[in-house]
Order: sequence, then C-alpha cells, then structure tokens
Amino acid sequence: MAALQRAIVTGEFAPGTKLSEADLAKRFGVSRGPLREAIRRLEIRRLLTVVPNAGARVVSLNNQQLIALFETREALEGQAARLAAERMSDESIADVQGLLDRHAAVISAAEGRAYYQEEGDYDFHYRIAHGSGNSLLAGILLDDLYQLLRMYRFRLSAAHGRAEQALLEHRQILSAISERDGQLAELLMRRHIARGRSRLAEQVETGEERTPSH
Amino acid sequence: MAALQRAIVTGEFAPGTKLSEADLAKRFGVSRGPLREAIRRLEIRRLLTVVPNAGARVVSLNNQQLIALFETREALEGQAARLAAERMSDESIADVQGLLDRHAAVISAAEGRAYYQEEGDYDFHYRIAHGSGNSLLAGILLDDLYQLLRMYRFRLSAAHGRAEQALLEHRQILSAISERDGQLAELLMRRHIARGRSRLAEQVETGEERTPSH
DNA sequence: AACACAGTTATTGTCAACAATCGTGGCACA
DNA sequence: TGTGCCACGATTGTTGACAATAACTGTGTT
Repeated sequence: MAALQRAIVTGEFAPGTKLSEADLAKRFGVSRGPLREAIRRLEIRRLLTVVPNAGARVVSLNNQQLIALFETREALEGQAARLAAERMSDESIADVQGLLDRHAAVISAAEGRAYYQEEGDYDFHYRIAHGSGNSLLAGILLDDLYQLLRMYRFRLSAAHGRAEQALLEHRQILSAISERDGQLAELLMRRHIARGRSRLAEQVETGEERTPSH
Repeated sequence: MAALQRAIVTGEFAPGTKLSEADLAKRFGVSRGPLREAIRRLEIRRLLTVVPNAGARVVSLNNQQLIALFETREALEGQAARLAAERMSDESIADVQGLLDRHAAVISAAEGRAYYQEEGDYDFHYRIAHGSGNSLLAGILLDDLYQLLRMYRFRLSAAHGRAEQALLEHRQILSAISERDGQLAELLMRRHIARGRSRLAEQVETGEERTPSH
C-alpha cells in the first residue's frame, strides 16, 4: 500500500499523469477501497491534485511553484540547522562527519557525482532535519517537501558539477553546528538552499525550462 | 465529509479520544468508506494518530510538542512575513490595516478580549500567510499547523490580558511590511511567536500544565 | 461547416457484507 | 492464588456491487 506512494514519488508516473482508480487497483493487486485511502493521503501530502468527480493527477509544478518549495525549505531547514546546533548530540554530529567523509570519497571517483547530487545531498539534509529534535518540523520536511523534491530531481539537475561546492557548504554548516553556533548554522543553511533557488530562478529568466510550465 | 474535520478541530472531541469508525459513520450519516478516507486525511494532517488494527485517536500533544509547533511556526511565519513585505499589494496591506483597526475597537470593549485572542490573532496571521504569495508555505500553515493550534487554544489561553500587547506587535509587523522591510518583518514576526513559546516554556518549568502530559 | 443538444460510456462516489486482526474474559492448570 | 492459554467479541481492513456524476461521441439544426 505504501508501494503506491513510492511508485509516484520515484517518478514512475510523470507529473500531470491522470491516475485511474481502476487501473491502479489492478496494477497493485488491491481493491479500490484501500487505494482511495492512499490517494487521499498523497493528496494531503500535495503529491496529487484531486478534483471531485474527475479523478487524481500527479502534481505538476511549474518553476514558480518549485521556487516556492525552495523558499519554504529555506525557512524550515534554516530553523532545523539552528535547533540542531543546540540539541544534536556529539555522537550524531560525528556520524554526520563520517557521512560527509564518505561523500568526499565518492565524489573523488568521477562517476559518483550524479549519485552525490541526488542521494547524498538528501542524506545530509535528512540528518539535520532529524537532528533538530523537532519531530513536527522534521516530519514536514521529510514526509512532505522532500517527496515533492524527489519527484522533480531531474529538473533540478542543473546542479551537476556542483558536487564539490555542495559538499563544502555541508561541511561549513556542520562545522557551525559542532561549534554550537545556531545563528551561523541557520545562516549557512539558508544560503545553501537559496543558491539552489537562484539557479532555478535563472532557468526561468533564460527560458530554458526542461518541461513546459503548462 | 469536511464536517468531520471541523468537529475534531473545534475541540468537539477531546485530545486522546478514541474514534470508532462505526460510531463516527453513524454520527455523520455516512458509510465507513468515505469516513475512512477522511480519517486518512486527518492522519496526514497530524490531527489524528492511527495505529494499525487498533483505531484512530485524536492527537494528544504534550507541552514539549506544543513548543515544537511554535518553533515550526516561528520559521514559517517569519519567512511568510519576509515574503509578504516583498510581494503583498498595497491594497492588501491596507485591508490588514483595517482589520487591525477593527481589532482595536473590539479590544476597547472589554468583553471582546477573549474573542480577539482566539479569532483575531488567527485572522492576522492568516492574512500574512496568504500575503506571502507562496501557496505551499501558506498551505502548510493554514491547513496543518493552525488546525493543530486551534485544538489547543484552551491551553494557550495563558495569553489572556495580552490582547493590547499582541495588537501592538501586529501593528509593528504590518508597519515593517508596508515599508517593504522584509528583514525587519521577519524579525518581528519571529519574536512575536517566540513570546508565545516562552510563555509555554514557563508553564512547563512551573509545572502548571492544564492537562496531564500523559 | 460550426454549434448545441442528447444519448452513451466510462469513471468516480458510496454502500453494505465479508475477512482478518486485536483486545478481553474466562477457564484450566501449576 | 497466580499464570498461561484458548475462545469469544468487537473493531479494523478489504472487497465487490450499485448509484451518481462527468466526459465523450454522434446527430441534428442553424
């Protein structure tokens, strides 16, 4: 039943795809009842847009909406970094250190860059969100926003070649956290995400969107 | 069907109440099918906690979780105020001015204080969230966090007698927005919410919780 | 030829019955 | 008398069929 959510988030269905209840039910070997419940959950998570009596569609974000997503992340992850600086245990911080070291090793191997961009970046932000010790904040980020983000990771691949830069910024953020400097950690995290938003905004200006904004 | 959500949010069911599907279905004159869909939506919105094969309960937040809620609001509403300063139209700002003027009039009449605390405060924050021009951010605030907040408004009534103070802070925030000073608007909004969080934290220290933290 | 209307088809919304799981009470046994 | 096990009852999970609404196609008219 959670497999349905996975199928949508991983991009198995393209944004804008019409989802027929009967088709999905047959596909996942389940009846329409549980499937409708799953659809309602994905609707609240903003992964599907449902219009009454007309069915559900995979959400289709234009670049402006993606920018709105980054603005929201900026606020939440900035706060998460601040709280992590106050509350994260030394052991957890050391763990994330190790994670970044592994990322560095992967990046050294040229073929690893794409991996780092997609999953490595996600891993780091995942740790910080948890480190905030605020399960509501972490839940909104991990359960809602990151799922949306994963759906659109292909369009965000403008970050290619920025693996080293991203890793450097991750290290700076973690450094601030380990020094228990919440204010700096928040500032650095907000900048880190704002850079991603800026690249997105540039795409809009130069008109080189990868998918029609519809 | 949305009436069920209202019944829960308005506090018709106390936090921790066990919700039987059969009972609710009979109560709202609907079958268990649509009702289960409604339950799933409220679950994702974090208004219900559902354990498999054991039913749904109205979420019960302890004071620590309420503090987490305020920390999350602080980040999101701060960002909303910043964005509102950049994007809100002069007409919308004038509208909120009028809203605050009406609030002032209501507060002058002594009996209006309770009203202002509960609904007036909500109105103002509602406008700013919308004014951000970021529908994702506004949606998270209005659809998720504010619903939780309304459920616990009775426990937050420590704000009693602070109506004038709150109105003053609202005016300062709006002033910063009208001057297009996003940085200041964010700072003031964060402080405004942080004050509510501080009062909550004091309650914890002095041990005068109004409901057992369970 | 273009538009409007109506019938048809497909899809969503709803329901009541069935299956599976969990909590509880009572009974047997140590 | 206390503990463990089994059966019962209740509640949740699931299913297939039925009703209602919307989209589509075809026909007729202007």
